[in-house]
Amino acid sequence: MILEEMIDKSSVIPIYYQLFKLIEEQIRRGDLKPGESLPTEHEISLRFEISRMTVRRAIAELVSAGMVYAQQGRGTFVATPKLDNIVFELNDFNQEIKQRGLNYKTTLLEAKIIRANAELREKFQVGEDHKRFLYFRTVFSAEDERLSYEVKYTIYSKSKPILESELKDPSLPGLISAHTEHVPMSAKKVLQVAICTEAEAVILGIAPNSPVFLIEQTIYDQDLKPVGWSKAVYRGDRYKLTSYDGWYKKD
Amino acid sequence: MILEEMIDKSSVIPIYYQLFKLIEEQIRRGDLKPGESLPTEHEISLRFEISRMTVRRAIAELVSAGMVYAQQGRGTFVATPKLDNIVFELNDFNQEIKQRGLNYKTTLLEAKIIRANAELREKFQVGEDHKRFLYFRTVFSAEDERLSYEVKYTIYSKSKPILESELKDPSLPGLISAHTEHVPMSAKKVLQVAICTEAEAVILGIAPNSPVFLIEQTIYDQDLKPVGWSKAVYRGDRYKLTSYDGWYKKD
DNA sequence: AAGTGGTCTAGACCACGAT
DNA sequence: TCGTGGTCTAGACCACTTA
Repeated sequence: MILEEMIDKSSVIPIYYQLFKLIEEQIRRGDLKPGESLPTEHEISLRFEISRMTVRRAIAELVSAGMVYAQQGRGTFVATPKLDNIVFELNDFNQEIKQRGLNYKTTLLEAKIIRANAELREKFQVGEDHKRFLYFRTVFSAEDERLSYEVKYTIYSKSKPILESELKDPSLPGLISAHTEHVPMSAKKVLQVAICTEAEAVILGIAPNSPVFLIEQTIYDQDLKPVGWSKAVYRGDRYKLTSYDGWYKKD
Repeated sequence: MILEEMIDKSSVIPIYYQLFKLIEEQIRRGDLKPGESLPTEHEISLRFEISRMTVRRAIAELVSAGMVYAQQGRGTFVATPKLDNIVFELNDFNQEIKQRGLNYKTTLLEAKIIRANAELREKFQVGEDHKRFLYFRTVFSAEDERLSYEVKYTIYSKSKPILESELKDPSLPGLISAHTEHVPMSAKKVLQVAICTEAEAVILGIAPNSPVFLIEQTIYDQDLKPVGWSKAVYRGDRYKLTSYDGWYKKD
């Protein structure tokens, strides 16, 4: 019999959450197999003597977890785990290092105002009248080992010319917030593999022609106007991306 | 005045969705700025003459979109876009190619039963008594250009020895489902950069020492027991990963 | 026509934060 | 103490699928 366990209505744990966990366990254990249907919402509400809205809340959690799918007029069914997605989730390439408690720092190699050129005008979608950009070069290192090198550009705002400020937030969105009036709203990143240039090899202290990650980033404001652009090189022997798919436990 | 627009209660579009879109627009336009508070749920329900539960449904959508956050006893506030996440989402490395309508195919180079060795026993966490594994080598190509090369292993089940079957689903989870009794439930993938080997360069038809993506994948069953393992090489000059962060429009 | 999930209501009580 | 969001109820009507 499906759903034999009980629910404690007087518990501080919400009923919908208890029910969610209960069904989740049945699916994980294989008592409910992919393609099989759950009891109807009405049946579940009678079975546990709870409101149908509470049942729906629990099922909504299962749906958003990708474990079941609902079809109007037909029923609710256990989904098949999708394992062919490649969703590389790394809450910041460097966050892992920070979490390990290692010593790390971002070093500012250079910061200056530069003249616009055709490439920058094209990337920032500005006309001939736009003359200047801010230019930064930074290196990120941990335990005195250089790990990545990044070149960043932002559009230049006269009103906030505080170029010599501390690099409290050396990220591209941080630089934009600190040095321009623009508000970063969205970002696009493209990751590729490459062979590092000679200059990059020297800066990072790696062998010439080493493989590296190359991440180009564009930051947009609320009107989808580009307000920042950067190109970063990450040591291929120190970085990797990990992806977990399917119904792994995350308790 | 915030939330001047109207809601059409007789529309086929759900009220909660209309309200969600309405608030979302106000945030995107900057009428509601990060850190500012939304009207209380009670106020919104009075303002539009709708139930508080319907208001909560709309706000729940905003929360899951990461645009607002709620604090019990305090209120609901507009969030600050988080742009320093790196979430490379590519629903299958090859899906893009398929969607473009190009000709593509997966070619089976080799499929055989092999003896266990120490490395395989270690990867699959099995003892000395486990003697055999299935072994596959495949190449993925589009428009007659070879794009990736993959070596796959699964544990061997006597009951399903259909080795000569068609490769309808050449993915690792697909091979496991077709040739073993195990049910793929979760997957772990690790992406790294590397320089291709000579053999890989020949197979993919690229220059020696080219940079490539290297993806190692492990598939687990419901007991988190490894049931499949693969190592794939993707041409660095043909693949890239893209990530979109923040409050970009997706209408 | 019957049964399913999708939406919505008008209340209720609670835990929590601010005052 | 008061106002906030969090949970829950017992209904209602609807759109959709299936028989």
